[in-house]
Amino acid sequence: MNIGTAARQSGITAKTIRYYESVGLLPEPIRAANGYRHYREKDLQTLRFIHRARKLGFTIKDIRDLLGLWHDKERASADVREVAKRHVAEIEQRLEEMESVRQTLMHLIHECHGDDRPDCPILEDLAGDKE
Amino acid sequence: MNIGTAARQSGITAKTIRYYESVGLLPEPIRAANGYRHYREKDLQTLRFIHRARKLGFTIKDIRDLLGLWHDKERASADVREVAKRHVAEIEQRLEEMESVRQTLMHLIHECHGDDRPDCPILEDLAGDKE
DNA sequence: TTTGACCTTCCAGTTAGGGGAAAGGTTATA
DNA sequence: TATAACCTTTCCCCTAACTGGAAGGTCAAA
Repeated sequence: MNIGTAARQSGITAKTIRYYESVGLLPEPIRAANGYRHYREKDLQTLRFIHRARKLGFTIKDIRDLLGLWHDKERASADVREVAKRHVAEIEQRLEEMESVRQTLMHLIHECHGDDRPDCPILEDLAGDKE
Repeated sequence: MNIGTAARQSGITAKTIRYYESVGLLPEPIRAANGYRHYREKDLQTLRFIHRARKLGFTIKDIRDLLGLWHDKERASADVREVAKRHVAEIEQRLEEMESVRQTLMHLIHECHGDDRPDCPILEDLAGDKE
């Protein structure tokens, strides 16, 4: 199977597959006589694994670890759990920060009458007029 | 006031101030005889404005617009409100996506016994064994 | 044979800066 | 006066995770 087919079957673009290979997330595939990359079913499984992990927001570095744990039959589920828990903790921190920003902005937007008069509490807040 | 002082007073590093200047967010400041950038109180106000806007997650491009509206005495508050509302909408979309990912991960982590046995539903889900 | 779809490599751009080099300016102290 | 300590300048490279595009080789069908 050529890279285009592997791309369609995995949901990752050909461009991105080459990128993953370049950063060492994927092993170098065997090549056909014409130089084309050749993929097998096993490679597709890896690509799908990566695709799912990316959709869950894991970084390339995390995925490198997860792939290692996946291929290691002696792996401990505790290790995987740690990677996932760390990731969730990061997500939760970002969620909190973003929620706080959202609150501030919602408040300012609510205060801003939003017509064609020039007064705008949003700008006033950014300018720090009150300090 | 030199760049280091301006940096301390505004909360933006000297490096970043130069960066903002390079991307046209800040005008080129006047220079002292020795070539050092020279900042005045007015510049500090702009720097503080930018600092606050960045903390609220506005992009450089957004801030460019906001600075323009801030300096335009004829500006309509509706324009500022639009920028803020668009930004909030983006934040809310990212919040939803991240919350959904968090739910999925929490579920998987909960299912994973997390001891030294190798079975791990997290990896099984990523591998897509059920499909 | 010629199109069109596919593949190859390489280079550059994206965000919002950070790190660090090499050089020069300023100030305090010995 | 010399030297240290600290400031500033420009310059280029690095980050994450790709995406876009250029220039060129390959293959199957009409």
